[in-house]
Amino acid sequence: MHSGAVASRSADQKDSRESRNGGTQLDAVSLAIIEQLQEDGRRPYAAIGKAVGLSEAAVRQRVQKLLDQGVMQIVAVTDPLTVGFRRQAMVGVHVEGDVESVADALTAMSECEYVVMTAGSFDLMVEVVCEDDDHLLEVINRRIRAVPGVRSTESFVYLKLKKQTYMWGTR
Amino acid sequence: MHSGAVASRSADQKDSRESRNGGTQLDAVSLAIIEQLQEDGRRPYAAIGKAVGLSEAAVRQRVQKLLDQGVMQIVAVTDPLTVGFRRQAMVGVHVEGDVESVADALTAMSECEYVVMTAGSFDLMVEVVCEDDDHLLEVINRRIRAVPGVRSTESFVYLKLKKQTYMWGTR
DNA sequence: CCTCCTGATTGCGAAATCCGCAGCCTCTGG
DNA sequence: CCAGAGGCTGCGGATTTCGCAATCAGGAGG
Repeated sequence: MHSGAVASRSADQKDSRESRNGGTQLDAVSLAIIEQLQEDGRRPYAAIGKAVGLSEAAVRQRVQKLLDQGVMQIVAVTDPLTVGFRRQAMVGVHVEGDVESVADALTAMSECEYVVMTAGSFDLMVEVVCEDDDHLLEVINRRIRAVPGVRSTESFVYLKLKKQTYMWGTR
Repeated sequence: MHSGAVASRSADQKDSRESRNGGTQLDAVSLAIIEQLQEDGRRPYAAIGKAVGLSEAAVRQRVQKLLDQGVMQIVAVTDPLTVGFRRQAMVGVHVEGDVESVADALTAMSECEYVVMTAGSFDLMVEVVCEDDDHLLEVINRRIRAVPGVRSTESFVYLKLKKQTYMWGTR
C-alpha cells in the first residue's frame, strides 16, 4: 500500500473528495510532472519543465496545485526496519456494523500507517508499525480489537519487505 | 504498506542489506532529518539544519548519504485512484516450495507495487495496481497464479483508501 | 604524549533554483 | 464586444544548492 491516497497531514483521507473515481481529471502534462517527481522528489522545476515542455514557473504552479489539492505529496519514505521499528504487520479486520466508523477509529491510531476498506473476506486491511513484539501485541490485541464493531482480526507479521515502488506511471 | 523499504530504483529490495535488523544504525540527528523530510520532502537544507542543529552543508551530506545507502528515498506519492488506476487490491498468496523465488517473480511484475513475505496464513502479501477490472483479473488469474510455486491466492479489492502516512517518526 | 588518519562538520563564494509578480492569451459567459 | 477567470511566460531578486578547502573529533600506533 502506501502508494495510495495522500493523507492530508497526519490525519485521515479528509473529505472523501474523489475516492470515488479520480476526482479532478489530470491531464497528460500533470501526469508527466508527477512521473518526474516519482523518480526524484527534489528534481528542480526547470528540469521538469524541460522534460514536459513547460516553463519553470508553470511547473511550479502545477506542482503547488497538485500538492494543495492533495493529489500528491512529496515526502521521504523509509524502511521502518532501518529506523528502529522492529515489527510490522498487516492486519485483516472483520467488522460488524458500520465499517467506516471502525476505519476512522483505526485511522486515528498513530501505529496504523495504512488503512483501507476492502471487498473480500476482510472488511478492512490495516498496516501497523511497532517498535517491538510487546508493542505489536498491545496494538493488535488491546487497541484494535477494542474498537467497537471489530468482530475479529487476523495478523500477518512481516518477515521481509521485497518491493516497494511509486513508479506506476512509468509503464 | 508502502512505507516499507526503499526500492533502490524501479527494482526490488536489492541486497538484503539489513532486512534483518536495522543495518546501519542511525543516530538521533539523522532520525530528526528524516522526520523533517517526511513532513516535506522539498524542505531546504538550511531549514532542516536549523531544526536539527547542524549546518546546511552537514545536512546536505547526511541526506545524500541516506539516499545513497538506500535508507530513505524522496519521492512524490499519489493516490492511484486519482491518477487513472481504477482498481487496486491486496492479494494474499499461499506458496508451496521456495517463497523467496515466488516473491522475486512477483516483484518483477510492474503491476505489483508492494511485495512482502509474511508469517501467518499467507506466505506473501502483494498489492497490485491496475487500470480496470479486466486488467486486475488478468494480473491475478493469469500472471500471479501462473508463477511456479503459487498454490492459491485470495484477493481483497480496495473500496476506499482511508489513511496513508509516512510520519511514524513524529510520535 | 605526540602523530597520523579517517570521517564528519563548518564556512564560504559561485552557480543554480525558487519565488512573486506583471503581462499575455484563451476560453466563457453575459 | 466586454469583463473575468485560469493558465503560461519572462524576469529580477532573494534563497538555496553545490563544491571545496579548512577545521575538529576520535581512535590506532609508536
